[in-house]
Amino acid sequence: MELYFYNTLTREKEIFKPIREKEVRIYSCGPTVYKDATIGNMRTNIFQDILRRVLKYNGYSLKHAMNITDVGHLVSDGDEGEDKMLKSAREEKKTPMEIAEYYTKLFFQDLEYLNIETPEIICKATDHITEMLEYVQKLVEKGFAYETSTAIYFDIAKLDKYPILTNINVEEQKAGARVDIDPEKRNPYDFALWIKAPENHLMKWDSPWGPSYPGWHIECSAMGQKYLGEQFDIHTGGIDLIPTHHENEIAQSKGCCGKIPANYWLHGEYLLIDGGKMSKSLGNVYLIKDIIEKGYDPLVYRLFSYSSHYRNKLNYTWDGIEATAKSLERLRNGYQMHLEGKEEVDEKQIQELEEKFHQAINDDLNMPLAMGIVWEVIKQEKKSKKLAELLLKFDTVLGIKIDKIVEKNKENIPEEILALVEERKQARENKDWAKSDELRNIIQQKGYIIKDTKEGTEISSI
RNA sequence: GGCGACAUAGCCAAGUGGCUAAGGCACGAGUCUGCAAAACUCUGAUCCCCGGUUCGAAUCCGGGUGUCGCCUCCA
Repeated sequence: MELYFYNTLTREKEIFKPIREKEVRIYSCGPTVYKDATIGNMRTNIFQDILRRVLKYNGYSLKHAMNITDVGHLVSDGDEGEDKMLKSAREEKKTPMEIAEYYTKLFFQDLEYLNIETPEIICKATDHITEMLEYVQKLVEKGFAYETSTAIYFDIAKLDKYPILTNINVEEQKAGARVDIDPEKRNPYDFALWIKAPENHLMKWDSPWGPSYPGWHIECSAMGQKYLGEQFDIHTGGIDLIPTHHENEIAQSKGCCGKIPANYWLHGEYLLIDGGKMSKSLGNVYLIKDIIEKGYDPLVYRLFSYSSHYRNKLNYTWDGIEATAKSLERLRNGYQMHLEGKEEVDEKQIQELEEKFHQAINDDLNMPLAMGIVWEVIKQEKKSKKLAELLLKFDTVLGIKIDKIVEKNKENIPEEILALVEERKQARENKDWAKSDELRNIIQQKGYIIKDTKEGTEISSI
């Protein structure tokens, strides 16, 4: 079946054709490990994971590299301000290394919570200083870079076209309000490849230009080339990376080897919070941890992200999470019902459902549409093990652990409550409904909810 | 100022020229249950406005209105 992706490079939905027949090479811009990853960051990671899983569903093997930025990302995405790592280190009174380790660990913790597969290759910027330095030297030799008193800059005027991902005219923008900090730059859009370190800079390495450190964009170019070659299949990231980071990566790659590094560029849209942007000043920056602390399975967030297409904005609300939590419960419940089902289902029908699902995910990862098919399977009147198997197959893409059995009554219920529950049980056996209801009220006031099911009484905290 | 996205039922959202406009959540009705909860079944929209193209438009074109994002911290 044909697989389609929307390519930012061409602004069109295209049929996907990998360079190698069976193996797809992907580079994803990973986290800058200087602070907690937000649910917004995680939306992008989920999108990238869906991409992986859909490619696998289509029979491809993967070589997926993701970087960990632990140096060079300045407070501004441009060339101004302090290094993010150093700023965090100063604020938290730790070394940059400690900061990086701490937040890297948290990042992978979040990936695990969200059932996101770890890419085949994880590469840290600070482990690849040599490769980056070589890359910069090559750009200097080829005349695409020049030195100033503070840095080595990429000279965009040497390119046939810049930018290529955005429709802006650099010449016109020049006249705009942008105040340039470095008057030695030939063009305001020239960006730093390598930065000369000030006297007391914590992270610096020897180079032909003295103690210095890499710019933000060079790491992805250097590591991508090292692990995936000069040209690979797919490059992914958040939509905000388009105008600066990815544009500059392309510039570097064109300068270094005359090629755009990837054939397909896929970008995930933003997550909005209550209809607006997420920002610290509004106090609406949420982490996966926050969702868990409110008592939700983190996979609720994963499922929530399927409510909108990855190229559309998704509006995060706690109501939305609550609604999705119910959906997840029903999906898992529906799966169990099929698993226990004994009815026969037409093989042809199963094939049709599978095909519809496959078509949806192959249409530029249309997860909202795919979920519609999942529900169609769940709601089949005939309950069959074969449909359960089909759902499990779908879950290799969904990753919501549809076969997970949520155990009730697992939490520790205080003795006091258990005694009340026992007392109510007696009352119910005596058909003393008034007393039974009264006890239920008391238990609820003490913070526990009672549900009578076929298997007995369930107790859970509110 | 420049660039871009979006506008479909109470809420989220798919659909990009043609059968009855997917699906989820909520609401309502019902089945079940001592009741309640859960579960299950059923129920809802002439697609922001105006004009145009067409036998036919939510879907294409033009204009308007509105919301939002980026260019300045951010996936």
